[in-house]
Amino acid sequence: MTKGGSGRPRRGRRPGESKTRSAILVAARRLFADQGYDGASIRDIAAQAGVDPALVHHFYGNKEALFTAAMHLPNLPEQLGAALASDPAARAEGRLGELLVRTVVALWEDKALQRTAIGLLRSALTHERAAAMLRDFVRSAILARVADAVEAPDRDLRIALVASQVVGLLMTRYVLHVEPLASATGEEIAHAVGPTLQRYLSGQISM
Amino acid sequence: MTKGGSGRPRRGRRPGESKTRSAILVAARRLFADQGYDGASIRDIAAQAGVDPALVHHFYGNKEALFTAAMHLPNLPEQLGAALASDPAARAEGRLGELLVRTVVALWEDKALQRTAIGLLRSALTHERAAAMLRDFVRSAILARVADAVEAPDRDLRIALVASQVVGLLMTRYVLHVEPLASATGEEIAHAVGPTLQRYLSGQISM
DNA sequence: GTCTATATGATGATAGAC
DNA sequence: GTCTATCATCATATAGAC
Repeated sequence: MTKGGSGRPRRGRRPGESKTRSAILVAARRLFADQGYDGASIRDIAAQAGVDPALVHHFYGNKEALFTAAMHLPNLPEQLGAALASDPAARAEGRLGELLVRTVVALWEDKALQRTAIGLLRSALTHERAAAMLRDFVRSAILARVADAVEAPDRDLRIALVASQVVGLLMTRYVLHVEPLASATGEEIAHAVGPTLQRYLSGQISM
Repeated sequence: MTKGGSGRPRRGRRPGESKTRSAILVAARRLFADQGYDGASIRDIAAQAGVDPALVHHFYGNKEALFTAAMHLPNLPEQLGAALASDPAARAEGRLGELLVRTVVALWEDKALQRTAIGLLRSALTHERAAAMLRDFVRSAILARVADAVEAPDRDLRIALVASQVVGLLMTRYVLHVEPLASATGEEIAHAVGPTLQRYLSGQISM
């Protein structure tokens, strides 16, 4: 007689295994987004996920690893790339800047993405590892996707300028909640800051 | 015979009174700037100032009050206003945006100002009181000084857009150290982002 | 004004029972 | 997989001696 006894066969994933794991990740994303790396305690995260604090350590080892796992965005660069590639004419017609804002604002509607990005932003200012992750994210997501659209001489400066406006927009709109930017529609924002990004990408910026 | 004994008269401030007070403030500015509100401990601040931690409480009561005292910029709005008023022709000639960036970058050379602003930025993301102070600062410093230069309909949106680019610039250049923005000269930055601010102030931004 | 001593509580992490 | 119990460390804050 096999282990388990009565007639019910033991197929599929055993209960409670991956459910708590992902519950912890969701809670971690929310709390890292709300309070930043230092402010979010493992105890709070566990309580939010409805599990024991020791389980968090059991699954992820330590807080750093949990943060890395929670903030990891496996396919965001791909999503951004796909969105940008969806309108190939924009690049030639000088609408790349506007398309870029529109994409950023649209991707932001995804709650998981939003929490991850805010968590990174919030933590980057006080946690060096988070800052490194944010820099890498900006590099891979923005730089790699639009780099071939800008000319070589001041390419890095142009990308950095784009990043400065995008980061500032995310900060003021989604973190500091500066009005009326916070409650503006995506369309309004696209019209307002699109031309800025366009100029940074292909306009006159140096002296 | 008066208290104090020998010939030396007891005039002026007694030693050790305001010296440690201001030493604490300087240390607090530096540590709040480097580590944010939560990361900077009173112990660290006291150690940096070379005084006993209990003295910090004795002088300022609690951490909140110390933060408020350290981050208080009594005359920054005045400085900003004076710098903007120094070139009255700029407003009429459409160079207000460039003058604004130039002023921000120039004021930033003041180390005390720089530390205060970074401290506010770094703390604003995890500390609600710091966020409120930053919003007030942005309001009084930027809004009040250039509000009369922009037309009424979307005045608040225009100011918020200016704030978004300025905050993003400070974040990427001075906190995240994104290159080549971090090592660019003030002149380069003025040329690059000046037109952006000018357009936000007086250009076409809505649909 | 300055410091020692301490109250009080939260944190990340670990060992080990079930 | 789950939880209890606990360690070591850090924090803010206070009381009170000198």
